[in-house]
Amino acid sequence: MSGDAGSYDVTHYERPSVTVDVVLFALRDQELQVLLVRRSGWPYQGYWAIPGGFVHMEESLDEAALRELEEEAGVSDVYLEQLYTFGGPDRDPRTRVITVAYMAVVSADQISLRAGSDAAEARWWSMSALPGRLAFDHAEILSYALTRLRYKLEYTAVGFQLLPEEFTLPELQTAYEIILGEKLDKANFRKKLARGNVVESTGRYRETGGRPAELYRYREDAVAEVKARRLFP
Amino acid sequence: MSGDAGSYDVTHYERPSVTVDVVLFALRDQELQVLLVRRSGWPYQGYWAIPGGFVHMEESLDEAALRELEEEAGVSDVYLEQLYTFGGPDRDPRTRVITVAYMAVVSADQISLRAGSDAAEARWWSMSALPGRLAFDHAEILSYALTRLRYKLEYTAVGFQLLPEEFTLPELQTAYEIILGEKLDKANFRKKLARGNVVESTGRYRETGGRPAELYRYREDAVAEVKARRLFP
DNA sequence: TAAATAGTGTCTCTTAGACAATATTAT
DNA sequence: ATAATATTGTCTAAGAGACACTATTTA
Repeated sequence: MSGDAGSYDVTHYERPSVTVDVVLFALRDQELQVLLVRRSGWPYQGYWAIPGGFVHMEESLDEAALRELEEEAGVSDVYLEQLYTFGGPDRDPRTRVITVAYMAVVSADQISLRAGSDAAEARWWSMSALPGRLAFDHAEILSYALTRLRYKLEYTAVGFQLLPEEFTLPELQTAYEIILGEKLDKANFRKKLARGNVVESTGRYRETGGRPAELYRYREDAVAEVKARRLFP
Repeated sequence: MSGDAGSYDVTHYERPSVTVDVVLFALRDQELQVLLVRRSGWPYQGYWAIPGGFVHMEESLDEAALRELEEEAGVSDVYLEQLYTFGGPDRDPRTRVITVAYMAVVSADQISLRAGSDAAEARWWSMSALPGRLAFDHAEILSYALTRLRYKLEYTAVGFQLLPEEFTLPELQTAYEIILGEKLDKANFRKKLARGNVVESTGRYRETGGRPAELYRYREDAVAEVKARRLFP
């Protein structure tokens, strides 16, 4: 017992397995997409699942999640956040498996398409056209992740992670609209950004067919605040 | 691998231990207090710790947390919420221990003072006068729990859990002030409550020395929304 | 000039916060 | 009446949302 009287020999108890599962989001083809892998063996053979794997004995949970991202999706340097731990006794028919769910967010240009050294089949799915049934309780995890992403979008800078380093404000707004699933008002969107003081102009412009759009980057110290509460006050 | 190709025999891997640790908050003596237990053995012998224990193989994480609460504090029927999972490889010198941290909130009248059938010494500590050093990474967990409690207070009905079933609005306001550590404006506090539509009058009054205060209870369907976002819109 | 896209101004309504006023009890 | 406490009203400033306007480019 971690916080208990402590007269136990911790090696005596039967132990569950612990995994991390990582919901990886990206904006692709003007959609919010998620990376899933196809299971080749029992249970849920042929079903699509959130990528994940065992936590090794010498690594932290965050390290395990980053390692899985690297192995299965070939991505590094991502925004990563622990979501929730799912541990129902029957969620995996093989044995007791407790999984720590993570959410990761990348921009499309960070994705290296070698889909992972594991031979497992992996592909991106649009959040609006997912497979009918996912393996294990992964539909629940995915739903939880989407809720969290939308929520975070409102008061942190996580949205910037979905775009390349430089972006125009219309691009950023479109990204927000895709994730939130609703249209936003240009003027109000910009007012909010200005108040939060999270982006700065690069001085360059992108040609668009009409009036060129100014290119922005997010401010360095705003990045540090990504995890802080109420970035937009 | 929970979501992986699945050709692994999950019994082959060395497994960490999994515990739940439960931060139990209550309002006592006009203070926010937390229940801690004193460790009797190595490691951190004599140090105070957040109550917790192993997750059994046949119970869910929530069930494990509720069982610990019952065993170590004699409380049941509490507000319980999973916080975060701490899993650094060296957080326990005995072996790899991953702990799922929970927060629980009770009203003082729910506490049965038989402090737990475990012989371990347990007592309440004021959050403003904690022991200098806690066992393991429990100071971090406690700090995380306090942050979450304050945050939740602003947009859910978790505050009601700290009071008996019937309460006056000045009592409720005082509870909020104690937890947030700041004075609130009477009128604005009541406006917020009214907008949220979370309390209803019982028609009875409590004598106070001045004008009697009306007794309220929280509305049943508001209880169901405790976990929903933005109870106060 | 027209079309397309980017960017700004402004009005209204809601809300948060500060503060003042009124109400009801006991002594 | 006075003290103590509860409860309500109001003013102001800030913010959210809706909508219209202006600006700069290409064809």
